[in-house]
Amino acid sequence: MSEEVTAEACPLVEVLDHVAGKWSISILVAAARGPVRFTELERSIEGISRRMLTLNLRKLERDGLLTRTVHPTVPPKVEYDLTAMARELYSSLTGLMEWAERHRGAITRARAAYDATASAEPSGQPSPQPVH
Amino acid sequence: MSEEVTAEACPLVEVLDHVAGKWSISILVAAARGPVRFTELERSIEGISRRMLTLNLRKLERDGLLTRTVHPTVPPKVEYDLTAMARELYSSLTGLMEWAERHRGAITRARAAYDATASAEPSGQPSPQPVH
DNA sequence: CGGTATCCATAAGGATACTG
DNA sequence: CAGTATCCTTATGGATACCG
Repeated sequence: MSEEVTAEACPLVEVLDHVAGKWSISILVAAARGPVRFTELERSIEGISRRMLTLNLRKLERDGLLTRTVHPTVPPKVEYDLTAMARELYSSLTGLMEWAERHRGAITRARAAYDATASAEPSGQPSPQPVH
Repeated sequence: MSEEVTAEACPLVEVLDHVAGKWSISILVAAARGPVRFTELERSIEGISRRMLTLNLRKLERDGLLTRTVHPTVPPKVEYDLTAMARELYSSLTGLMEWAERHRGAITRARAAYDATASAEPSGQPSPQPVH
């Protein structure tokens, strides 16, 4: 019975592996507006480095979530777009977004409460600095 | 217009941050069967180290996704369970699981195709060893 | 323009001995 | 039983120079 737990979680773990990492989702969202060029992505995803953008684009392309079209012009023009599969994924993610929005406040409060009791227990007074 | 992309992805990135990492989902799945003890979790999640289990349990508890109940007996007995919020999350994840199952084959094929062309391009013959 | 290559810092994760 | 502490290895990510 025990191993079934792992088995049950497996497809989920799989999908999250494709989509995990700091940037994949942002890239998917950014690329969802139709064909987008490399530099557009670089600009629209705040804080991403060129290296990470490239790495994640390749990963998503490899998983069949993104198409990469090279126009052999000079200067080169490369366009990325979501595949049908990725668009489906994107709409599944909507449920998650709704969950996040519904519970965002609750999570923040839960953390505050947790940090408060955690830092209050060891000493007499609760230490003012948040754990992290 | 560009910054809106980040804003749009943000709640999603947030939720995935809570749930990201190699183990969180497996823990959530394992803990979903009602109150579960530490050692049960350790056994049912194959490959997890004690350290990682503890770290992830604390993180999930802090986010308000898991309750931790200590029975002050000897030997100690600690039980973990999902909160209502986490159960909701869990059902939202169902959509993702379905997506993963529908497209699992397609993803595998996409990868194989990608790896094939990628290793075929540089040399004349496609190298037999898969990239990774 | 659209990347690669390189170097470096930090974080995540594993193994496992020890403890109340 | 349910952890914590410690040590170590690997993976992730950032900055940026360089190239076709």
